[in-house]
Amino acid sequence: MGYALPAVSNAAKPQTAITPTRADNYQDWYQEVIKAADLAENSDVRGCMVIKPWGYALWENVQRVLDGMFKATGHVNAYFPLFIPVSYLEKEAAHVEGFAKECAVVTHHRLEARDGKLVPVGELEEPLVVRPTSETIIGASFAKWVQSYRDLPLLINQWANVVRWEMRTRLFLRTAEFLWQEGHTAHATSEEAVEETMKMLGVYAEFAEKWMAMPVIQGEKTAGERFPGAVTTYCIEAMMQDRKALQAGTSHFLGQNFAKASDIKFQSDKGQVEHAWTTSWGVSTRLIGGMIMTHADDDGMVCPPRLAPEQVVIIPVVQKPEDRDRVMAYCKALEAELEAQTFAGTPVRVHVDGRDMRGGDKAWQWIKKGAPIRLEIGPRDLEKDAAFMGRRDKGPKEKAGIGRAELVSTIATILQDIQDALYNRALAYRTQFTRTIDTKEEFYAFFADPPKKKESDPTPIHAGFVLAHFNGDPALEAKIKDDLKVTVRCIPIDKAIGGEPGTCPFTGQPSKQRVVWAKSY
RNA sequence: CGGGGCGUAGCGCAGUCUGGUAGCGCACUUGGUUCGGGACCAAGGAGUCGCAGGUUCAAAUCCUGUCGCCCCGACCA
Repeated sequence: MGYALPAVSNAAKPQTAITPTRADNYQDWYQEVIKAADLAENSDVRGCMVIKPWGYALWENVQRVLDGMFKATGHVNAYFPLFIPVSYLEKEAAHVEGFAKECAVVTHHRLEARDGKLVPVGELEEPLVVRPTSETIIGASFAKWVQSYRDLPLLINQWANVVRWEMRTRLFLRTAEFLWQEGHTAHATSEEAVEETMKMLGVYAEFAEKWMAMPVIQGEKTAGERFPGAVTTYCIEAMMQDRKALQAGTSHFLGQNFAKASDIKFQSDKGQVEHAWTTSWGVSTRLIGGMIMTHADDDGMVCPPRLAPEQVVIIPVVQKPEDRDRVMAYCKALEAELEAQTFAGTPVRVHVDGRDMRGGDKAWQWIKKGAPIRLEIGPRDLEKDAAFMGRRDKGPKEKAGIGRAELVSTIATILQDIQDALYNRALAYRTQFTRTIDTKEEFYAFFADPPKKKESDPTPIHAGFVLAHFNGDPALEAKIKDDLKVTVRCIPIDKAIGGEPGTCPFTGQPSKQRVVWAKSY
């Protein structure tokens, strides 16, 4: 990796592994972190990304932990088709409206060579849509599976890829194809379905905070932001380092809308035939984008220890060839000792980087990849039975010696300490840029962008979150979106955030509680 | 799809206005010197200048078209 300085260099500025920095150009910084950390790259297919091993390993850890949480709450996995008959999608009016514009459609089933080119032939009688989400195709199965109240609740999850033909894409945050999980459940009563919706929202919030070290606000979406076809949509919202909000997960109470569309009916214990009540909920590879924008810094990625593909990287420092074998042997032995330790329910993930390269280069590669702990071990450490440790939550030069015995016995504590430090830093950041505002003037002033000199200048860092009262009028929300590109991210569930009833600063009308306003991804 | 920016060696870029036959930094290879660490010296390999046409004795450079990427907007997990 090169460290060529930009054309306009600033001598006072410390050298960083990533250029531009977050402050210089946030969007470019984001792309550069992904590249420098080897997380993903753009593919030749427009809008689609290649997730590289380091990025995919993060996703695998997300999957493993979430899957465990889903199982623990009584869900089971299944798999449904990638292709959805167009007629299925047509069944729910709002759903059609929401997704029709971004569907990839399969119309043919064969290719023929003509003039050296392959052309599609064999037109399908009914076109198939590549799933943008699976409510309708899963609903068709549910309709067959459910006859009696004894068949309920039905608690299903699937891990899958989906396609949404987006106009504009960004690695991890919005790609034409992405990986996700979608939970789909059916219940006998509205209450039970609502309870499920909230339970899974809670699972997402817990995962985000405990595992990703990403503080989130749980809340309900306004009508304008609701999932197409849902009765209510709940979400977790996180603040990124450009202070924009990222919707990191959603949980929908679908009422009987999809049950009616897909004919999911059951006979109740009183002998009545009723439509079931359904929910759906999902998180996607967007979470990786959230992790990057929450924790990464001007030296690259910072992986939260609990999800890091490698939690400890051991870098043997060998100056003389004759030292090589014993240093490597020591590193291997330490690796085995550390791997015998447990952190967050799994053996500590340790990697010995024995590549024949300069130690400094190796160290910087792992800094850019965001490995939580680096251990640099040379002949002198062997004599002291110790290692030189660098923590990714601290500066690259802040390294300190630590005895082997202490290191091994406290490794889990250290990893958790880094995990906590990342969470606390992110929470402090969110707190610092969250304001409670009670007048329209202050609200508009807060969100006003400084003027750009040129069209091509980078977008300035945004203002942050505002907690303000709101009368709930969709037209008012639309007006504010128009004026400032600011929307209601959610109506927070937590009373400590939502506060007491008050007055809407835009209309003077009564407001039940404060809502979270921000610019968003 | 509209506005702006940009495609030149693996990466980052200069050269384009004012056509003259391609360069810099990092990375890579080799040799040497260093050695608790994003080293130094020397030599070297690597580019049909996004693609396709056109103008010209001559095109990275001018003209036309086209593809792709990034930013801003509309739309969205």
